[in-house]
Amino acid sequence: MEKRAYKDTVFAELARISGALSNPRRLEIVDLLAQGEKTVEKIALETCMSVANTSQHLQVLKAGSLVEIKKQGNHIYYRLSSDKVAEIWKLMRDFGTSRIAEINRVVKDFREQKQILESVTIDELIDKMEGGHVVLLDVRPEEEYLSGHIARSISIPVEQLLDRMAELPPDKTIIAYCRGPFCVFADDAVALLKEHNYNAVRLEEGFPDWKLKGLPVEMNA
Amino acid sequence: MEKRAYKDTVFAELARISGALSNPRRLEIVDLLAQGEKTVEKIALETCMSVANTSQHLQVLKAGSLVEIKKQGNHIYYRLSSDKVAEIWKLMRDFGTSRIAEINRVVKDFREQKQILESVTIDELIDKMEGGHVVLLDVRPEEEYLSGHIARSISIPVEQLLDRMAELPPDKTIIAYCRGPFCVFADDAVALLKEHNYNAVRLEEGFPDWKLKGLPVEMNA
DNA sequence: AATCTATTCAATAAATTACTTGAATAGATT
DNA sequence: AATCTATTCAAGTAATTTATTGAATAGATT
Repeated sequence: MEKRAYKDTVFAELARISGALSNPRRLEIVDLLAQGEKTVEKIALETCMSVANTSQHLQVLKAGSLVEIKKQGNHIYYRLSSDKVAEIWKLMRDFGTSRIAEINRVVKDFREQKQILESVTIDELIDKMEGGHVVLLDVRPEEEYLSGHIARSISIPVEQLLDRMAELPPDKTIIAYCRGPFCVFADDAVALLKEHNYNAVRLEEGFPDWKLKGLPVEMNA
Repeated sequence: MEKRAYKDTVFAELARISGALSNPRRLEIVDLLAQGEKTVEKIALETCMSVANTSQHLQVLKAGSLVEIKKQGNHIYYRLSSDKVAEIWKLMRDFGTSRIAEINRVVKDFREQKQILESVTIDELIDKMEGGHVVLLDVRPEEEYLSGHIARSISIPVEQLLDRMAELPPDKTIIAYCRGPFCVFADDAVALLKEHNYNAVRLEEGFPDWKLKGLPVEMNA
């Protein structure tokens, strides 16, 4: 094989990976699967896509080796094929957040409309946790908490928060976290908590970011 | 703005980044620009593309904020907009190398045909360098060496190597490096050196990988 | 001012991609 | 064995992407 054909082959293969990530819907799927494995139907539901369309996108991700499957009972569970995928996604996400002004603008506007004016980063949080005056609240759906969560966090999915708010200590700062910077669960939770006079702040990043940093987590399987 | 529209906007913006990387030719351009800035014509030449086509690909990369330009004299120089881009590319490249068997197969076949049966990684090299019995040889084009190279490496572009081989000490191991794992300059150099009874090995990674690791480099502007 | 040069733009054709709809399949469950 | 269910496949359409060619532009250089 000569040089040009060699390079063409190698770069074409690599483009299968980036090609798999080149679509907004598939990025959203990757972001979602970073929380843990999910069935096709669940993914379709979360991303507001038809099941057939979701399935096709998943095939593309699988062809690019970004996801793999596990058959269980009547379902097929899709999951990221390695932490490297979450890492690539995070790097791209952070690059976009720092370089594409439009992304920051949209995020800022969206949060302002919910009166969410501040957030705390993981690095800032670690300092605050020393004092012991914060509670880490996981507001993702329960199955995601069960699949893996920040060590010593407690789980109240955002849609149950109103009913279960009494479980939270009123004298501590509540740090609500969810899937990541573009997930709105924590925004909604913080807005609700504030309405009820809690001192609440959202964590800027999500569980996958915490895990990628090698910080303490509790995982199930 | 409601939740779905918000997510659609954010992920669409982010897909501009991965979309820019989703094409084999553009990946090759990124790999090339990781060596340093280059004019459109140079990029076209190196990637065997027409200038017009190269220009269009560069527009896509620019729209995704992956590259930026500098006008100088009659030329426009393109460069990566940040080290983050090289980092994303490296992560994707490593993921592909570890996950896509076809890539490894093609690389292995190509090198075998040149009798290149071994290579040394950066981590392995660092151990070897302790003894002082190795020479680091940069076989990329001179302008890339000038733009930035591994500290204490010497420059002999591969196409001059036959003429200038006397500059190399015959009693030391020559570690030849180039642009990265898919670059063939180091393979060609090692093959040539071995023919002339040098003890030569290629570095698996390239200059950008060395630089990303924070290892000592000498940069020009 | 005229010319030259590097780069971009515009128009086109061919190929690929995304989504929809409805049917097919393969594995459980009854 | 028949049925049910989750997922994939297939066909079709509209939209997007890629590469080619040749013209346009903007900035140097003469």
